[in-house]
This record gives sequence, C-alpha cells and structure tokens, in this order.
Amino acid sequence: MIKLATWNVNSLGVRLPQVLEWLSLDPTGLGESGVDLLAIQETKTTDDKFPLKELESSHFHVAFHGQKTYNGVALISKFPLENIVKNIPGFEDEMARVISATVNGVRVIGAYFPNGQDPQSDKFQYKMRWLTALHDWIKSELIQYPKMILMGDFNITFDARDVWDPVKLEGTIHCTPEERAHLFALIELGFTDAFREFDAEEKKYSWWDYREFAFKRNRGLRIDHVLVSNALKPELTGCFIDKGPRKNERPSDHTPVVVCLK
DNA sequence: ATGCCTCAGCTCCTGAGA
Repeated sequence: MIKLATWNVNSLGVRLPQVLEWLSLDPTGLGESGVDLLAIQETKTTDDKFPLKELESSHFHVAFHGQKTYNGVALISKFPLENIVKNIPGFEDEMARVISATVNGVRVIGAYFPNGQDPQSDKFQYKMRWLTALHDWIKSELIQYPKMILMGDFNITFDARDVWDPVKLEGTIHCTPEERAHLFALIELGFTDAFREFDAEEKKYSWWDYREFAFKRNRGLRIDHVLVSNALKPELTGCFIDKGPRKNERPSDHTPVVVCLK
C-alpha cells in the first residue's frame, strides 16, 4: 500500500517538529508505516532556509519551491522525486504555489490555491486567472501523465456538506459559484474527489479558524482535497482526514488529508 | 466588530490568511 497526504502547515519554520513527528506515525492505523509522500503548503520560507538537512537526515527526498513570508510548497517523499516542476509553466506568477514530481510512475502535483480574500477583490480576480491557467495546464499534463494526483489546499468547498454554516457562508469566499465552477471543471478533466468516495458525511472539515474555539465547536470548512485521475482510480483504496495534528499545541489551522493506493 | 487567532517581518504594529 502507498500512502500520500496533503497538509497546509502554516509555516514550516514553526511546524517542522510536528511534520517530522506526524511522518513517523501511521495515520491510517492500517499498516506499520507512515505516509510515503507528503505535500505541504504555506511553508512561508525561502529555499535557502528550507530545512533540507533535517528532512534528508530522516531519509526523505524533498522538492521545494518557496518565497519570503507567504505561500511556499514542498514534497517530502520516501521515494525519489523525478522530473520536478515548479509552478504552472507559461503562467507568470511571483507566488510559489505549485510543485510537481513523478513518484513510482504517478505524477503528483501539490498546490496551494489562491485564497481570493473577497469575491469583490483583485485577489479574487487573480484566483480566477490562476484557476483557469491550472485547468489548461492540467488538461495537457494528463495526456503525458494519465496517472495523476492533484492535491493540496484548494481554498474551495465542493458543496454545502463542506461548510459548517452553508446558509450564513453562501456566496462568501471558498463558497462562491465561480470558485466551484472552476473546481468542477477540474473534476470534469477526469478526476475523483477521493474523500467522497469513502465518506459522505457532512461536517467533515480540513480547516478550522483559530478564533472563537472553531475547532472545538467544529466550525470548519473542507477546502483541502485529493483529486485522483481516472487512470489511477482503480488503485484508490481509502481517503480520510486526520484531525490529530489539529489537536497539537500550536497547531496549523489545517489538518492532513491522507489517501491510500494499492 | 474592517474583531476574535496566528504568523512573518523593514517586529511592539500591519497585512494576510480563510
């Protein structure tokens, strides 16, 4: 069994000990080993400050694409990472949001989708442009790499089940029809929302606000996703959200989503 | 209540996150 995961760590500088600890655990409880590949987002660190030694001394292969203060993505893998690509080729972007690599014949894309801030803002327009560029790029990548996993912090909910108060939050950021149209366009390229293959329950979230005891009250959103391509879907055996790390001292506001392949 | 909490940084406040 191969286990992969995505986790927005909200600063790798702060969260590295938690990441290393989590990587040593078996979040599935199904086997003896921890995840084989973890995609992280919001490392918030430049490449010269990436904790390469700490991760390599734990025998991980890494690929990273960072910047100062914001964004930043990385792949941490037990297997060698081949054909590493940073960001969306051809799409001019100062923000470090995407990192891709091939692992054991599977193309893995880890992404930190733009937040968008407010549907009326310039940042929302950037989010729309970025989503269009991602879609067009993924469409062509699928031809070269039919077995693909696109995972990360999507900053978009699929539907009301992913939202703690879908009435109150209708039309707000992460919940707009425009964002969801882009998400479904990605699905239409030939992907499955891995989590919903195994869990149809409402109120299962991957992010909770730091404020107002949101985690304790389960006021969250499911915005971290794992999309598995049609060619890879026959190998999909499980997917779940591990709430464990959200209970840590000084937690990230996001928690990992784990996917299992044959 | 353009806040509440957390993080980075041109750090004792501000911008951004979601």
